[in-house]
Amino acid sequence: MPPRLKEIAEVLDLSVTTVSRALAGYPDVAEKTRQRVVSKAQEMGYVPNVAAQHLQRQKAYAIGFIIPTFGPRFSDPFFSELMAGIGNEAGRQGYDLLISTVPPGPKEIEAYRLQTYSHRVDGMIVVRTRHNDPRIAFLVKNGFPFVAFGSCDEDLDFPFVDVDGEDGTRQAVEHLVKLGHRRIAYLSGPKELTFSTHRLRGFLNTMREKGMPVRDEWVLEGKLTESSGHDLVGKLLDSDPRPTAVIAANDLMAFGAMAAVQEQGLQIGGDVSVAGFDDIPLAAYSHPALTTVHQPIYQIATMVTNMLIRLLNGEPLEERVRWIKPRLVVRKSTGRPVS
Amino acid sequence: MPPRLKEIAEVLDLSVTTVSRALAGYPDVAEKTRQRVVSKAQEMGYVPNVAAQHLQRQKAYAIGFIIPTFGPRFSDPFFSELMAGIGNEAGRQGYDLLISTVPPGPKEIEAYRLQTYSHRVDGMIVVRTRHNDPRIAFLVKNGFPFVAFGSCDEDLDFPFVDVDGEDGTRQAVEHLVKLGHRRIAYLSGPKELTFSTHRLRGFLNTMREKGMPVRDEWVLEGKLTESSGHDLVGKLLDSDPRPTAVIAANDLMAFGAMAAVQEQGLQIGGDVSVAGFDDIPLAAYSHPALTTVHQPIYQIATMVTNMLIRLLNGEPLEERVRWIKPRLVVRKSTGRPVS
DNA sequence: TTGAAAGCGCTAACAA
DNA sequence: TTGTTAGCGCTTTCAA
Repeated sequence: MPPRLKEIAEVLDLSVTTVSRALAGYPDVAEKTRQRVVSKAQEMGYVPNVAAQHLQRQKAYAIGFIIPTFGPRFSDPFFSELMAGIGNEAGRQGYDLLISTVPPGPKEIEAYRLQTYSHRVDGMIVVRTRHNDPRIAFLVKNGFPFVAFGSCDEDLDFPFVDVDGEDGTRQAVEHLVKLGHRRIAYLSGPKELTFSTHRLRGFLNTMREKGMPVRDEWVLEGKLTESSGHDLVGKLLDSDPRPTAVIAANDLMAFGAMAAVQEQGLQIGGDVSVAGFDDIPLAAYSHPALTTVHQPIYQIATMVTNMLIRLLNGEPLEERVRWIKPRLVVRKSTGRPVS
Repeated sequence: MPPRLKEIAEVLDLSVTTVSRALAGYPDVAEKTRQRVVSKAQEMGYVPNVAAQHLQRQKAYAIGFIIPTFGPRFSDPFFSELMAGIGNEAGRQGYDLLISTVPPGPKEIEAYRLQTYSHRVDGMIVVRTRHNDPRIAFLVKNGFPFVAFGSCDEDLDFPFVDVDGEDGTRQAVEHLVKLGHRRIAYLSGPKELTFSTHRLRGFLNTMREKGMPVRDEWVLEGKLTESSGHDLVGKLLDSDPRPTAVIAANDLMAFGAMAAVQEQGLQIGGDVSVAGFDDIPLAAYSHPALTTVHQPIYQIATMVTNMLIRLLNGEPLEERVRWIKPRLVVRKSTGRPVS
């Protein structure tokens, strides 16, 4: 297999120290020696043993990302895009990405403890922040470097990037109200997620400001999956009068909602308008194409990763907290109410 | 931060060796000592430094997974499910999962070389195998442990799990033929992917056997994305007579195809039937719900990971090669041809 | 400009 | 049953 420093040193009749320093580009190595070393290392296909480097430097050059999965049939385009962003940016900057999949619950903090205490990773990325988030409490308490995608309503000081979900949902409500809707239902995500609260607040506040009635039975809590959107809306349609529009807290639930509406032979955008949140690529290709609030997931992932790496490199953060303004993308799933 | 072995040893007035052995459960430690050590370690929150373990044991307890991404807007439910399966199974067995995202091309092998030669991971998982796959050639040549999701037509001996794509596509064709379709188009994936060839072969062979005409202009190569399915089918619909059915090599392209059909005011399942391959969760919630060939991605991911870990543990593999039979799931996107 | 030596935290052969 | 010692492969003082 690949050579170790020792072998390169032997071949060149140098000490391991010199080879190491030459490769690291230290200035106290004769230029000629440096060249000999570098080219020989290249020739022999040298790749450093990271475990040894890691042990010596006390730094793993790796970041951890624990995905809060739920069922086994976990399939959310949101996460694949997030991961691509994190992975690409981390890789570009020479960091590895360590992924674990652990459902929220008691084993979650244990996973964080293992990743951090074992020195497996130098920093972590936390997504889908929750109220009184135990992960954030843990990391803050231990002074472990991390950056979150998602804010926290509690008074904790930590770096994060978040999308203004209240504003995004406000745009959706205003759009529907302008189209003439008055009976608007809302499909929230799990209440414990911070973004669910924000988006819900955007809905409630805007409805109130516009003088729209909010019926409690029309504000439902789902699981952010297609099936939960589907089932919730299936029931919703039985009410009389039924809502003329449904806003879902994410696109997956919006798709489920559309399916439920269509199953009843109703027209999306006519009988019932549907709007989502995320703007995953599929939103442009559903039938009808989904009106939804766009958030730049890939860029956010890149940004979060970048902030974390700056932190790890001991560089200062220009902004510890960044709020992204989302924007509504109007497509075909919303229109004037028929009735 | 967390204690090291040395500190535990000092506190208990034992040697580091004894503490290490007690924690590892070696039998040559007095039961009483073992208990003292274990409970003190627990109490002090001991977590081993993996870099040190790794260096000593010459084993990383990590597996590598390099995702062949394409654009930045990478968002494929197929991969998130795959990753969940790999991640969960690896985690269950005490292995870390190291993810990189590298597009196919010259930098890809370099990424493999770094992961393997640096001893970052003990084994790798390869997905979306290609013809003359350089990744497989590299790993085989170096004798590096890996398991692939996807076979290889070349004569290379390596462990893999694959889905019988020829059979899956055959089922789709037979289903359409039975419904009365004769003018069937096919949207292939990139030709360099092994599974594309298999699925295409299933299409061509079955069409021939059934005595169906195959028009070359109706066999198109796409990129496995919604947009490519959309654009390809957009053009296809101009031909006269136009196809009454389209089979896509994956669900994402099938969604794009449906969107293109619907944009022209045509009826899916009536004017044009559409079938996919994968059966991602969204397939059940598209409008209309997508007829598609189901492959158990999560289980396959689990299986592949399991095989790899057996390999890494030096255990024998019952079967080095496993072929999974897919099955067609008939939903609403296919029906009798109208014209 | 180079090399010898120590040490990162752990495991394992060997001795006591 | 426990401790001493060496060493995994690398980086980094310190001395030459």
